[in-house]
Amino acid sequence: MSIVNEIKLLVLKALKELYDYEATEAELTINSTKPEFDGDYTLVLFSFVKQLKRSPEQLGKEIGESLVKNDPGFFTAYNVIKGFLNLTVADNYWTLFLQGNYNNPKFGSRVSNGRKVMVEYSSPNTNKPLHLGHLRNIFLGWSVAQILKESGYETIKSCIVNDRGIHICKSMIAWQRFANGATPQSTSMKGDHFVGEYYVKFNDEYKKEVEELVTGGMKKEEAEKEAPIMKETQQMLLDWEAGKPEVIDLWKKMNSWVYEGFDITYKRIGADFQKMYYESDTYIVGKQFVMQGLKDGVFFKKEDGSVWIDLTAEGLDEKLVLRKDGTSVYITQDLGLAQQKYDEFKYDQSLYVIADEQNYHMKVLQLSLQKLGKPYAEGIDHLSYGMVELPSGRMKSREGTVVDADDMVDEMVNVARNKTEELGKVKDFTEAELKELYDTIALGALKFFLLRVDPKKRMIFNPEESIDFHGFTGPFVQYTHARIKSVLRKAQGTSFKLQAGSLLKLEKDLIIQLEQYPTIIEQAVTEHNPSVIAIYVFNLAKSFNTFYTEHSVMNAESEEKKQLRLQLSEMTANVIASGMGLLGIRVPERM
RNA sequence: GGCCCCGUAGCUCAACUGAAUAGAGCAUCUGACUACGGAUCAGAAGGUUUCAGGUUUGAAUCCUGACGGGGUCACCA
Repeated sequence: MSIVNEIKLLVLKALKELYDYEATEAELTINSTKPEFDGDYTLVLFSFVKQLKRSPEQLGKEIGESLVKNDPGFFTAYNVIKGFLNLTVADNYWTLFLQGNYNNPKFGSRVSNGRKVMVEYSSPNTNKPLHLGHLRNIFLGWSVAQILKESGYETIKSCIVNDRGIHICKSMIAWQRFANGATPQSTSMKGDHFVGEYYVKFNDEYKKEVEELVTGGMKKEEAEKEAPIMKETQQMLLDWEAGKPEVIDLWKKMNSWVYEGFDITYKRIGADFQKMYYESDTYIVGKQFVMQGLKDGVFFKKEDGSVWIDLTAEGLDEKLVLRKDGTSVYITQDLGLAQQKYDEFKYDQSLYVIADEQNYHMKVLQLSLQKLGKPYAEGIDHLSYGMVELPSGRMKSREGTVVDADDMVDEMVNVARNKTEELGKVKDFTEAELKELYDTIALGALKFFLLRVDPKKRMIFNPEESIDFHGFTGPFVQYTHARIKSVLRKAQGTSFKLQAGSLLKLEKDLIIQLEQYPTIIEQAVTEHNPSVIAIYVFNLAKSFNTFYTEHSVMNAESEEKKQLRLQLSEMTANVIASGMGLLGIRVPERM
């Protein structure tokens, strides 16, 4: 149990004894005491003033008095300022806490709770490489899954690959027209980048053809439909649906190139999945699903043959779920996929990591499933995150302003290498060790940068200013870890058994922060929000650095202090490593 | 236009979900390596929380309105 909860229970007891007042935990507000006041934790008194008909000062005095008297081993002092009761917790409590947890690398993690949650993330299209927006999605999804896992959930990471549709045919057509049989191998390009180039070529050609038609006197909207390359593409989509062998072969070939490319990127950035779904499969399941819904009378058919769901009663519109020609739309496959996921995994909760531009779509999906009476609809939860934008606005692939994921990682690795060489602290590392270190630092910087912001908010990335290694960053936290490890290496062989009597302010501040780690993880779980962990870990590292410059560990004033500070150092290193681990970030022993 | 989200230091972000004098990082300025790792630390400066009302002992936070930005309302995915 966290200390805040312990304090709450003691306060409840005191309220009962003093005033015969039965309060609930929710009524109590316990905050960390502001640094300018004495105390560790603060009870806000205003909410009781009315019920108990006493002034805040009087309440504070009576409750404070009672708490210190009843539990002198727990609270050692109190003071009341305005409506705030500041409580000081015994040093002994904190040192015991430290003693009991300092060498537990699993501090903060929980045992299984028997609940199963699916996390769907990444979900790329197979016509172009991953970009910075995908990285936010991937890091978020992976991290949230990891946080849930460490908190006792069974997690299944899944990915839906958008491998069919008109956009895929576009790069296929462009390849047929312009490639002359070129392959990733023949051009020594990464497969996803190779295919992405043909997607760009398609758009260039399409634009050219539309312009030509417009110059020839055609209206723009008409030209957009009539451009020969677009007509060809639409025909290809029909051929694909009909299963025409040449088209299917080309489709398989080009997708396999893309997958090879994705695999390299996923591996490099540490993304993994237990289950892959492909839209080319799920769209069929989706159609069957819709037919069933039609039979059950939840969906209805219009005269032209298209199938709809009526969500007007729920405050939304009528929504198309199947085209008049019987082909599926976006929502069709998502309906089928939800069913498929549940059939296979019987999840309690199904989390979709998808950008907030699809909020409406996800609402429709959940409502539709509820209307169909699917019990698993309640477990569906949209982890809606804001888009990554450039200072100039949204990234536009057509305008070539997307920040490519692989380029981004490469660039960060370069910065990491330059900085490391400049500092020259790891000259004895082997090539392999150096390479690993650069990856650790580069990905640490990138992941931290994308995860430190509240997922719900959109964020701005300025490519001109490369990601910093100072201040509120991954490398700052990694550096703190490496520095602690350096001290601990010097202390190897000493036992950390002794207890220290009293605590200095900076020592106590650190322990208090360490004690909060499990509470922070809980918050991250309920909010599906890794940023609270990033912020916490940064603050912890900062507190350690402050402590470290002020007080010597190895040359402490006494043997007791040395032992205490070694424990403090070890636990800080453990919690940093653990917290960063929840973000998918490794921490080096040296850097 | 309907619905949804957002507006906090020059910039990028916090604020424990309504509490004390709104906090960090970057950038700017000043200091600290003969002390366990300077990718560090200490300090300065920087704010009418877009604006106007309201609720409350207390509002960046809740309500109403205005202004500004974004998203979405496709037989695209």
